[in-house]
Amino acid sequence: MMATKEKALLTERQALSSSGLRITSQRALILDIIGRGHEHLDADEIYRQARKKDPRLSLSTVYRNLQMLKKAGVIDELRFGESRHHYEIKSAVEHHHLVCLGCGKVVEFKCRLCPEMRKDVARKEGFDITGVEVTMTGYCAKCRQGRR
Amino acid sequence: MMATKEKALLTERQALSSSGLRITSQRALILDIIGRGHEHLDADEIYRQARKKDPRLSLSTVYRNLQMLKKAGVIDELRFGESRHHYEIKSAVEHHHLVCLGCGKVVEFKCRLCPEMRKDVARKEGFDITGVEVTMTGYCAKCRQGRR
DNA sequence: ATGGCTGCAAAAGTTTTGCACTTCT
DNA sequence: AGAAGTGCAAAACTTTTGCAGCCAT
Repeated sequence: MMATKEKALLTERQALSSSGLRITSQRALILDIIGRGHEHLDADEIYRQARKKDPRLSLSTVYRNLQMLKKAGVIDELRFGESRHHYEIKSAVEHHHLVCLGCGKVVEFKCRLCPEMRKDVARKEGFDITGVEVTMTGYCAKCRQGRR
Repeated sequence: MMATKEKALLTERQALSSSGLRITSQRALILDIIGRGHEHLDADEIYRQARKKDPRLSLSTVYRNLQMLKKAGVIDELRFGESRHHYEIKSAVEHHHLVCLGCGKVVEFKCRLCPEMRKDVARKEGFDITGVEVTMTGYCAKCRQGRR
């Protein structure tokens, strides 16, 4: 059986090849870094990690690729109330984000009630809804203790 | 009976006086502009509108006041997936935002299911949740027609 | 009077762009 | 070959900050 990470990587690469974008070493590297784990990195973090493997990589290339990969539907751009954007591989499963205000950890969660909520709003407001984004903030179990 | 707008204005001013912040003409002006309608203006729009009444007002004063009013709990800062922040008077009633991708219109809606959703996530993830933000995007009735 | 607030100018942080050169297909 | 992508440097855009003087309390 194939390991999850390999499978995920394969999917990313497939998405990349079928996106019409050329596969350059820089682009593959950037995508691999975004795909590793669920770290929700920002552009500069991706840049710094990528430079370890390719020291000649430029920050503009990172930004340009983030834009293109986003437009191609390979990655999603997230905002957690900071000034910077964060990125993740586009997931087949809709999920949302919970940010710990203590340690900055970001947890993904699935939202059982969202489909109904979406229908509710569409009907009430007469909108054709294309996206639902839920961001919760709070304190994780660990950080909660310190605040007592 | 008092008109809604006047009532709202009164509430804003009350919030301002009880916030410990001084009431300067600039601050009052900025707050009035944010409070007018439900326009969800960004800093620069607030600045431009305010300058019509007070041409000497500086952009830094706008930014500084937005920070202070936010910290004082008088206004809320919103992000609609753009680079700029938008602002609204803090409302007693929790509500969320629906942004039209066609015309940019922002509609506020109340979320019947959010309290339950919040409890769900808190229990499942072990978080103490302090904030829930839902942003939906789509096309309003008017803009939907043009896309057919 | 005095500490908070303002305007101005300069800086900081993030993201975008122009251009010449390189690489993928 | 030709289009797409890259690196570098410069610019753009939003937001923050230092400082000297001003004003609300």
